[in-house]
Amino acid sequence: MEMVAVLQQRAGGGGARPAAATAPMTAAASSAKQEQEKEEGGSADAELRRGPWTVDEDLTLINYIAEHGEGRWNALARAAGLKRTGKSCRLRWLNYLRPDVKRGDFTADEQLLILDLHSRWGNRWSKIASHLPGRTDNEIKNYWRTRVQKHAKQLNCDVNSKRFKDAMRFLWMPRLAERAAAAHHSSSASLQHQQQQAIISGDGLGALLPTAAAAAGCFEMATANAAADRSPCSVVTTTNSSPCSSGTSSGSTAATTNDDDCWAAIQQDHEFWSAASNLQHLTAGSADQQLLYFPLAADLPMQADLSGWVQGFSEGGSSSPETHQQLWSLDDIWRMH
DNA sequence: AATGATATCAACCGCCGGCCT
DNA sequence: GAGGCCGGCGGTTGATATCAT
Repeated sequence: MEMVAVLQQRAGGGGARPAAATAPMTAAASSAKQEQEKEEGGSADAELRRGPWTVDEDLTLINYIAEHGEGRWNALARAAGLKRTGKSCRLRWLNYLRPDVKRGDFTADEQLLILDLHSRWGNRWSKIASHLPGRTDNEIKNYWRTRVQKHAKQLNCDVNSKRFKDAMRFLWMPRLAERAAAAHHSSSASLQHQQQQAIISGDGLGALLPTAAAAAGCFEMATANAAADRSPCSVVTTTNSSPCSSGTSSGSTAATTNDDDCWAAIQQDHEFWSAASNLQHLTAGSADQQLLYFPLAADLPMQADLSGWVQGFSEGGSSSPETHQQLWSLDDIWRMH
C-alpha cells in the first residue's frame, strides 16, 4: 500500500476515532493559518508552522526518516525542509507516524496494565507507556484524564483518594480482568496454552503480555520483583501479539473491551455503591481493623494485595467464567475476612 | 434541525536534565 | 563552572465529533 493511502486511511479512513479528530488540518484551514502566519511574519518563529500536520508534511517527515533515520530533531526538521520545530517533528513521529504505533481503543489487558502501573508510578506516563508496546505516553495520558478521571468524578471522589483506588482495585480491575479473560477464552486454545506456558516458565512473557493471563503474570512478577525494585513488566519488548489488539483498526471486536462498559456494569451493580462506601468506612480504621475487616484493603503494597486477586485468576488458567465470578464477586470479598 | 454539553485526542507549552563548548 | 542547545516529560489547550435536549 502506498504511503499516501496509509496516511489517508489513518487520517480517517476507518478507525474508531472520529475522522476529523485525527485528520490533518483541512486545506482551507491550513492555508488560512499559513496566511495568518505570513501576516505575522518577520521573526524566525513566525516562519514555523504550528497546528495540525498536513499529509504532505507527514510524508516529508516519513520519507526523510526512512532515508536518514532519526537524529537530532531540530537538524532533522531543517534538513527535511519542514517548517516545524524539532520538538513538533519528534512529537508527530513518536505519537502518530511511527510504524509500530498502535491505534484504537485500549484492550482490557492494556487498561489493566495502565491501572496497575499508575497505582505504582503515578503520572509517569512515559514509563508506563514503555510497558505497553505501541502505545504512546500521550495516549495513555489522555486515557487517564478522560476515562479514569471521569469515573472518579462519577464516584464523586478524587482520583487519588483511597476510596477511588480501592474501587479501582477491587471492582474495576477485576471486572476488566474478567472481561479480558472472557475475550481470550474465545481465542485459540493453542495460543492460550502458549500463554500459560510462558507465564509458568516466565519466558516470553513480553511477547505474550497483551493478554489477561499475561497481565496476571505481570502482577505476580510485580510481587516477586518488588523488593528488587525491578519493573514487573520490564521484559515487555514486543508488539501486537494479542489477538484482540493486533492491527491498527479500532479493535472493536468481541475480543476488545470498553472500560465504560465495565464501569457501567459496576455502577449498575447495586452492591457497588454500598461496597464503595464500605471500603471507605472499613479502611478508615486502624491498621489492625483494616486487616481484620478487609485485609486486602489494608495498607499493604499495591502489588501485594492485587497480586492475590489476579494470581487466583492466573492460576485458574483457562478456568470457566463461573470461576472468575467466584473470584471477583463482592460476596467473596466480604467472605474473606 | 438547532444548540449546548461533553468526550476525545492531537498538538503545544514550560520545565528540567543531560550534553557540549 | 557557565551558558546554550536539545530532547524528554508531564500538564494543558483547542478543535472537532458525538451526545443530549
